[in-house]
Order: sequence, then structure tokens, then C-alpha cells
Amino acid sequence: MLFSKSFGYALRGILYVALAQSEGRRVQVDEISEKLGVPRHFLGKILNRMVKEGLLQSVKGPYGGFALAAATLQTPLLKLIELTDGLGTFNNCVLRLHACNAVNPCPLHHQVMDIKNNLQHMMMGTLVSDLMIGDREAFIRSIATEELDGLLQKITNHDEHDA
Amino acid sequence: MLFSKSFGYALRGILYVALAQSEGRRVQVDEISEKLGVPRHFLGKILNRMVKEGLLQSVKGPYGGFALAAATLQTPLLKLIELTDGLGTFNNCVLRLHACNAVNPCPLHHQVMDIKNNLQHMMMGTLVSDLMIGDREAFIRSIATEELDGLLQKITNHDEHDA
DNA sequence: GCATTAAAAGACATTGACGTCTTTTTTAAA
DNA sequence: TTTAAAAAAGACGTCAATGTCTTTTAATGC
Ligand code: FES
Ligand code: FES
Repeated sequence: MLFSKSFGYALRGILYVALAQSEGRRVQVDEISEKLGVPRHFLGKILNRMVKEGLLQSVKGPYGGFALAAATLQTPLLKLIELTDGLGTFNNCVLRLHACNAVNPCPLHHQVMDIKNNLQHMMMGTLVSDLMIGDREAFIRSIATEELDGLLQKITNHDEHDA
Repeated sequence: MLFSKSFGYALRGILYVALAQSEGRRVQVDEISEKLGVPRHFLGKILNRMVKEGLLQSVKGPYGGFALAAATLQTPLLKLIELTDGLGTFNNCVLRLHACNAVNPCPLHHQVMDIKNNLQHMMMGTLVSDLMIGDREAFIRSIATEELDGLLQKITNHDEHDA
């Protein structure tokens, strides 16, 4: 597993907020967790962290919820990784022996170096906005939990049948 | 973290056994764990697993210990990953949404696909024997825990001073 | 057989990732 | 000012990865 579940939740949450923003509205954790199939309170804490780090805005009280911050869409995914998983994947030796370095390389260093660098550069170069593609429905489905996704499809088919 | 600690222990353990083998001797878990700075019993269980899977041989009793099996040196690292971490890293979506596939891709799929494939192919193509390079001392140091490594250096320097 | 050695097995402990529930704080509307 | 809504905070729970300890099994030499 390249990234933690928390990273996945953070990214999907932010993308959902961005989608709602594009429709001109704020969203609550309840809606996000329900639509994406992600644990309510756990997601809350993660979004929380994002607010503290300036990647999201939040408003308490009625008509409150989460909204994008100024920098959100231009944020590289590496920043998200840093906030959720830390940078150990990129900075440490894959065998966890020490800080990764070519001077005192582990037996796997030369084999993984390029791959690790590619991953890091990709994550540096990819912005949140780069991931917002496709139409609304397809996009939501692409960030929803599989079972939920299947469920939504079934419901949709059922509705079509009824209609 | 690309791989688990268990994978690291497995690989380093096997490499140490291979090194001892090249000197014509068997090794006990005690020696391996001590020389590499790895937890004794935890390593034992992992080597155990390797024996069951045919990647190592073991002999109980006096003069016993671990030795290479016929296939050990020709084993691809992917096999080791499979035994320790499983293949989820390669087969599953990085966002853990479902099995990774291009038909129903997550927002990150296109960005990570090549990297995941590169990693998998490298692990398939790299054999245990490919990692056995350099002279004995340097090799041992390259698979030993950092602190232990530093400690050994200090002792060595101290000895030289004494001599 | 008996003592010794070392792996194998298994019970138990620790830690961090992940998840749930409750209480507190802040905000807006009536 | 009261009420309700929603985030924030924090206590608590669960589970898998990691690690320790003890007991059992098997092999060897005498
Ligand atoms: S030193 Fe191990 S990956 Fe670079
Ligand atoms: S579908 Fe997510 S990585 Fe391929």
C-alpha cells in the first residue's frame, strides 16, 4: 500500500468539497461521509487537520460546513501526503535502515531510487485541480467507496425500471 | 512506506543466510538477529515462514540453523513481497476503492499506473542473488540496523586506536 | 537413554492506524 | 435571548503490525 487510508480520505474529502464548491454550496461532514462511504467522525478529524493547515475553510453553526481555501486547488498532492502520512516514503530507506542516501545505500537502493523519485515528482507536480475531471456523476462515483458505488448503480437502475 | 518491516526483515535475513552459506556454514537466528539488529523471535517467525514456503532450509538441534534452499537465490523479490505484505500494493487501487483497473479508474489511476507497474516489474525481475554485491564487511553493514552499524564502526575505530 | 542445542509453536504484550461516541464550542436564525 | 445546527475536541474502542516470552519438538553427540 503506497499511501495510508487517511490520505485517501483526505483527498476524496477535498475533491468532494471542491465539487460542491463548483456548484456554489458548502457541504457538511455528514453529506461527504455519506456520499463517499467514509467514516463520519474519522473524516471529520482529517478535514479538521486540513483546515488547520489552510487547505480548507470551515464555518460552524447553521448553514455552516466546509469550503475550499484560496490555495486548495493549487495544492500539490505531496503536501497532502506530508500532512497525512509524512514524507518517510520518500526520505527513508525502503528497508527502514536509515535516511535513504546514495553514499551508504542498502542493497535495494539502486533498484528503487528512480521509482521513488518518479513517485515524488509526480506527487509534487500533480495538483488537486488536476484530478477534477469528467462530469459530476462520474466524478462522484470515481471517489466513492466501491460498495456504495455499486449500490448507487443498483438504485439508479431500479429507478429507471420504475419510471 | 512502500514495504512492511516484515519484508525488510525477511530480505535481510535471507541475505545474511546467503552470505554465511558462501562461507560454508549454517547460521542460527541468534546470530542473524544480533548481527543485523533485528528482534530475535519476530525474525524467527518470519524465517519460519520462509522455510514453509521453500525459500530457506532449517535444521533443528546442535549444529543446526538456517541454510539456503535450492531456489533461494533465484527467487524474485516479488515472491518475498507476496509472502510478507501480499500483492495489494500492485493489485489494489492506491485510494483503496477497489481492485485497480483502467475501466473504472480512480482520479489518481493514470498518474500512478506507470509507477506501480515499474515497481512491480522491478520486483519481478530482481532476484535475491542480484542483491549480493560488494565485499563481506560492506555487505553486512549495508543490511545492518543503522545504530548497530554506527556501533560497529565505533568499536572498529576504537580497536584500531588500541592497536 | 540422556543432556544439550536450536528451531517451531503459541501465548501474551505493545503500538499505531483506524474508527466510534460524547461533549464542547461557535455560529446563525427566529 | 433562545434554539438549533454544525464543526472541534477529546475520550474511548478495535484491529492489525510488530515485538517478547515460554513451552514444545526435533536433532545431535555422548
Ligand atoms: S538506502 Fe535503502 S532505499 Fe535508499
Ligand atoms: S484505480 Fe485507483 S490506482 Fe488504479
